[in-house]
Amino acid sequence: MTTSIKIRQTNNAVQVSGTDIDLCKTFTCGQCFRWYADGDGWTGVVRGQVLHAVQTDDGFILENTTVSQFQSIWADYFDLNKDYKKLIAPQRTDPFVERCFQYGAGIRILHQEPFETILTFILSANNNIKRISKIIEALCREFGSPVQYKDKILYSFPTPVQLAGVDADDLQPLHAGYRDKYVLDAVRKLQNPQIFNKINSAKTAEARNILCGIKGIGPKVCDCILLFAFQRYEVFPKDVWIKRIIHDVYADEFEESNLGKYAGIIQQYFFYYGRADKNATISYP
DNA sequence: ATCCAGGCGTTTA
DNA sequence: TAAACGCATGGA
Repeated sequence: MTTSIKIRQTNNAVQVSGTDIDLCKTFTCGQCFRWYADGDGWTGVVRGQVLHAVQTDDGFILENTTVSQFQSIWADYFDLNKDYKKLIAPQRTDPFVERCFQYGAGIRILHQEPFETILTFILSANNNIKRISKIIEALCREFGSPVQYKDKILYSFPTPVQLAGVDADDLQPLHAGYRDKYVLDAVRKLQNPQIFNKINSAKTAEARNILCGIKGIGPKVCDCILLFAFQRYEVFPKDVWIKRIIHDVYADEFEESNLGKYAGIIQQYFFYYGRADKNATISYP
């Protein structure tokens, strides 16, 4: 995938070819919560900018952007310069890994914004994906900035400054429940942008210490943040679905240390596969 | 009605 | 250090 990507400008859009990305899987696999099926494709707001993405046979069209912007931002956002098949090749000798890899072919780990990812995954704890999306949408509508695209008005994810003054009463309309106080603690501790630089330059263990100093961030939420916003592909977040797989498929004998530097990518294939049929009993091939 | 969701903080043993 | 428990909310 790495070398064969081609991009070209068409009006207010960029046509990308030579990538195996599957937009539907990528946007619905539980890593992000603000991309919506919309007409012929998907609409999202990223970095305060509305994007509309349409799947094609050998890639996708990204509307409302330019080639230079694509090269500087979106190629990295969609993680197009990695060959996942190659990166997890040693682990694909495991039949279950291979099965999940085949099933989730086309998933890419999005490189998301730190502040948004931190708040999002604080809100995700002991919650379900549909309701997480709902809460985040309310958060953006209440505190973000309106951005127009064609005939629609959408809302950017609020910045730390936009949330600086909020209190528990302000958050009540989100119906986030007991997570309100965690969000408030995170907002307060993330006012100084230096903390993002510190996490970025820290080793993963130290980055964990910093993030877990925020209320509402424990081991699992922390690992999602590290994987989805800080490009720590070696972490392997263990939520209820992953634990279920470790139990049902591997009989609780699972060597996480064998997953390699890109364990997080494998984790995402597992998650997508495990969640696909929520009532299915998963068994080892 | 009871259980569950991309778990965590606090208390108890 | 480990296990138990409560927690807001809404859909199944």
